Amino acid sequence: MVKFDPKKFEKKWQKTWHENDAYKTEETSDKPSCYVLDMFPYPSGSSMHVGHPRGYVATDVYSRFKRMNGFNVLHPMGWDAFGLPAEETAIANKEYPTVTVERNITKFKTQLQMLGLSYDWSREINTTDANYYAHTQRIFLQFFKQGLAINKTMSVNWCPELGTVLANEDIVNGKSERGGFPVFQMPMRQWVLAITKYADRLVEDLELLPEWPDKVKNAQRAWIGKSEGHQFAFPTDAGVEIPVFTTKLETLPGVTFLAIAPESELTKKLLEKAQNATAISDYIEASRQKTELDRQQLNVKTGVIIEGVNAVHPLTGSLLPIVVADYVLASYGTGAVMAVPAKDERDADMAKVLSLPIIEFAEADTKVLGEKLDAKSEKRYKIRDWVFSRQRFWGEPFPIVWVEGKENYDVIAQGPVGKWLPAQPVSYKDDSKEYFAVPVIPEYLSSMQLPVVKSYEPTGNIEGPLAGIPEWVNAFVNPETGEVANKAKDESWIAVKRETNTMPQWAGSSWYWLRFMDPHNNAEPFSKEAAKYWGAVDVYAGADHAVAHLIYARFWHKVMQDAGLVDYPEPFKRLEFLGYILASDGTKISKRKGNSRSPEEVVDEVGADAFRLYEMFIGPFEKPAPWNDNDLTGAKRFLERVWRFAETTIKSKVATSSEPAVSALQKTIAKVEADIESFKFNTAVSSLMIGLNEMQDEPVALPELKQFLKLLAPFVPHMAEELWQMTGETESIHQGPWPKYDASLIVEDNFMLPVQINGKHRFDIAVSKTATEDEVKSVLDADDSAQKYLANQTIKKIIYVPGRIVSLVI
RNA sequence: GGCCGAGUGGCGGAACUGGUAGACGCGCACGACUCAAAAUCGUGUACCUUCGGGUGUGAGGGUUCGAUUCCCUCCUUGGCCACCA
Repeated sequence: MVKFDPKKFEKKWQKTWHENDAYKTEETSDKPSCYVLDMFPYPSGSSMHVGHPRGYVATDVYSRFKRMNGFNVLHPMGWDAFGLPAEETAIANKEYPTVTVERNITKFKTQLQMLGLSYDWSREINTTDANYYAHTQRIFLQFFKQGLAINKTMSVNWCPELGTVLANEDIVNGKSERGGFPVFQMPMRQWVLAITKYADRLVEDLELLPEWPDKVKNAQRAWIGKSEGHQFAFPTDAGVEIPVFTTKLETLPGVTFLAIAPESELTKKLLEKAQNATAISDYIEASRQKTELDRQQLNVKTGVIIEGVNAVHPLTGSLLPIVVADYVLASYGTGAVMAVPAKDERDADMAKVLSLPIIEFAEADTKVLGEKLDAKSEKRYKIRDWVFSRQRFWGEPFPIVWVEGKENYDVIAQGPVGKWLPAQPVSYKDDSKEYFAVPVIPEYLSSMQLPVVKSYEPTGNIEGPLAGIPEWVNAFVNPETGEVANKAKDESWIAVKRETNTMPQWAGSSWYWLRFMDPHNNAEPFSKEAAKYWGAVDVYAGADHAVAHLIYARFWHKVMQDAGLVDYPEPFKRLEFLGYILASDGTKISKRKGNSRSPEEVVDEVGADAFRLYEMFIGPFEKPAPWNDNDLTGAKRFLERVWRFAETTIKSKVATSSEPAVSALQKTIAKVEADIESFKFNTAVSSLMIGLNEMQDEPVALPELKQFLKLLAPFVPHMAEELWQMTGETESIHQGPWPKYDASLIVEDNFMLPVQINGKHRFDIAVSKTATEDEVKSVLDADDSAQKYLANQTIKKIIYVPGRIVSLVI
């Protein structure tokens, strides 16, 4: 007997698989395709803890299972390494971001490989690699060309601590998602992606995703927040009109005042006419100083009435006060609301604070009002256009340079750059000059690579750190060719300034699944053929990113679809969210608390296979589960039993397995394959244990043992391979095929039909699963325990479900 | 406040479209092996019991021959979103 010693064979098989390219995805294949994708990690911290591998092991089990079932499986891994997490770590370590990123990737990769995960490492990608982000820049050019990437001044979330603006999706509970810093509303000029133009499609196409959890679809609908209503304007006695948007036009008779956002342009206009301009200015300034958190969480409404200006009620002609109040959002609707305090709680709060009237009223007819007021039906969305620029160093540079003057822009437009220009030029005015955004076309993107700089820390101004580097900022464009260079090669070249903001972390992850399909393509982000062959990701597993990443990725996919790069509307067919592994005390694993062990330690103690098996057995995949060292030992103990069973079986040279053994095996096949398919790994493992329990004391021949090993292979690939070779096989067990389930081999011995009397289970009787009701009755008549209950009783009713139950009412 | 989800032994959890609640594992107890311990193997393990049986899936009610599963009310708890007019 050879002792079960995973250290002896786990490293060996990892090496062999690596040398044989065992998990390299076939480029062309007759097999059906299956794309199994993990949400790729950002290597910000220094290493993984014991909770991280859960998702990676699950997708590995699934991928191995699919490969054995004859699929050409794409199962890649890469690194989402641009953006705040990596940059903040680098700043904290006082080192260059590339150094941090490289070290963390190495560490992470070693830890993943230690687990025997079957990634095709030849497809590894890194979003900070110039070979990758050149394609992110190319895809941005598609947005630009289609008029979806625009540069505009709007009220945005400014985070002074991080020195950058943030998208709404980056704000959690009024603070920055990264670091939990305060965030302020400020009007600033920013790059914005027009996701609102896709809002309807993003809602409608959720119908195409039956394999997405409803809660994600609901969360996305809520985030997009489509509402339909009417827009019309209130006249004022100051000659300025105040446009409002309402979803309840019928409440117009109840309007007692108008409320406008402090940041709104309208407020500035009205300020000039106000008698209490100072008070209003003070209020605007006070609002500006408030953080998002304060605005949201202080439930006390504040506002100032504009004195000397009144709105006119369109139905009654009565004069309505106008209030500047920061409960009104500048960035939604018109930045002004008609307040109906009798119907709306927020308006009521405001009315009480300022002692404004609250009137009861009869609702009016929407249709009549709509015609009378010339109120147009409008759709509005909670989702904002995506603020896409960051005033940070560690991100993709925009493939954009700025040229001064329309004349110059027109000259450039004559050349090859012309076909990348949007119908509406992107421009801004600064003093008396006007600047135009000019794309750097794909052929010359190498001139837009992130430079190596002395200092990359955030500067806190809206130009970002790149603005301090003249060699980055100052450039020339050749209008004939579109080439961009730091020196003009002749007089025809036009001076330009490179864009100094960078893209957010979300950029690289908004299309990476497509790059995995064709990772070495230099000419384009990915080929149409590759995208067509693989199609949408079959299973996408990872943490719950219900709104941000999954909305951005769907948006980019649709834009790429419209650009003709992909020909299907949704990127991810099926989503599987992962529950976190908690520390043994039920709290979150945290490095600071030191309440968890390292994967290295666990692998060293019980081996990678036992670790994998334990993480699959720990509980339902989507639910959080606390780590338990005893249960880990249980997983190891099971593998030791499998090992002994296999050795005994090989030695025994039994010619034919017993009927119960064959039957047990068949049941296990059916259960394991159904459970893996539906990501119920915990019950799959449990059925493997049951299978072993039922087989280990029976005579088992080699073919049945080998089938059982195949069922184990996705979970414990090293041990399954080792035992497989011990049976005399020379090819890898992971090539399959998966055992074929044969229902006819299952024997149901001693089926006992449960008998219920008046709803209570009393005893069982031996009848066949297919017995007729009369047969059941005659068995009952002869059965002693039955007679105990039934003697001298009349059976009023009998319900018989063959193979299930018989229920008697007496 | 809104939208989801969850509450089952000492613990993690299982239970198909309503059909034997507690699979599987851990822990615990006893036994075998051992000088002894560990490891391993075997047996038992929801609770109460006068040994007939009774009670049990957060609480209370309902539908049903039958409810962890469906419906109503409530309690506890987790997640996500929260001034969007």
